[in-house]
Amino acid sequence: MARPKFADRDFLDAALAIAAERGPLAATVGAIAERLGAPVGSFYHRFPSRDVLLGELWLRTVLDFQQGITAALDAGDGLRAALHTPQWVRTHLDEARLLLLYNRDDFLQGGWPEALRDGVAAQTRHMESGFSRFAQLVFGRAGRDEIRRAQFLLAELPVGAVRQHLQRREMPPPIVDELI
Amino acid sequence: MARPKFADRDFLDAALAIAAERGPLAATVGAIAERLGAPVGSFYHRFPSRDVLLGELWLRTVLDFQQGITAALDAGDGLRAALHTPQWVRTHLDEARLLLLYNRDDFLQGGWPEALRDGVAAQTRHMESGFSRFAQLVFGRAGRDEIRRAQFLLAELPVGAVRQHLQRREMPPPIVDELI
DNA sequence: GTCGTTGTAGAATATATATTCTAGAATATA
DNA sequence: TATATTCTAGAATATATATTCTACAACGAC
Repeated sequence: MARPKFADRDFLDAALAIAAERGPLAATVGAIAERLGAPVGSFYHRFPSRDVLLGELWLRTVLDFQQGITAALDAGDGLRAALHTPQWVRTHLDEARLLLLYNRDDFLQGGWPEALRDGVAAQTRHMESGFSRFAQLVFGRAGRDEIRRAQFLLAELPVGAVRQHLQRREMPPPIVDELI
Repeated sequence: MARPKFADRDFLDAALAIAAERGPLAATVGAIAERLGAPVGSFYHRFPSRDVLLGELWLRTVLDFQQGITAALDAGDGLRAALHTPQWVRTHLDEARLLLLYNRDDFLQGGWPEALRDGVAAQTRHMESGFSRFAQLVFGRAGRDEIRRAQFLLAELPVGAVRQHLQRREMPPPIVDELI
């Protein structure tokens, strides 16, 4: 086989950098290839479509992000789970912009590629079971309202606190942790 | 003059409906005109560009939204200000999707049209002074941290609580108010 | 009624972008 | 070394979309 100059990962990284800088819309196939100094042919040699690339990028990112949260939940530490968001954001500014500033469904031109559907669904389920465990732990039961409450405390609230800083491309200041 | 069949407002409304349904990206000039049964020529007779239309739509929407919040703040009622978000969302689902699910800067292809810059800046300032007043009222002073705290309570937290429902195109349930 | 103005109407144009296609180079394996 | 395979390379193609242009219709002022 010919000597590979570009790996899948290179394209994903280039797309991430562009998306973080100028939004996912700017992550066109041309822009990604150019940033890498690669021809577009090489892009399509690795990814069947732009949507698949963006989808994989999103999945890879969300998995990394949520790993910390579920780890804290497994340890029964709700506060650490909630504070994971600002901390992860600080060390992953680009990824955080992608994940928290844009909607999953809206930077894909088409729908989700078939191949990634399962991964997304599994991811969603995983997170939900985490909330459920937390609700059981803190509220003593895991009915619909308790789960909703857990989700609010562990996910929505921290993300809300962090969003404006991401929009300004700044690192969330310490007060954010305090707010949470 | 010729009999006008379409008003500025018709185009704005059509764009809103499409953006709420399929995202701002789908609000193309062609789609807007088609939905209205208008020729694209009529569109450009009224708006110098698509960006201006979307910008005006955003401004009109944000002004309507924030009016309720600032009114409550003027009355010194912080809780009402915070609860305004879910309430407004319930009566303005389409507008809320546009406003709370997308970033100001990212559905405009270019930057903000010159003509709207001032409006946006004024809007931002207005909101900030509201937070400042609230901080003074509740925390006794309006330093940087207090203002940040006010912003968190009055804006970020309610929006966070409401977002997932908007993504699913559902009305926020009563528990959201309770969470807030 | 004629004329100028304001709109409608939609074809024409320009551009951006995803995707496909063709050619050729490098490498592993036989 | 011959050959199939895996890539690079970038031109060609198709399509979507914003914007401009030209033609015409309705209405008010004169």
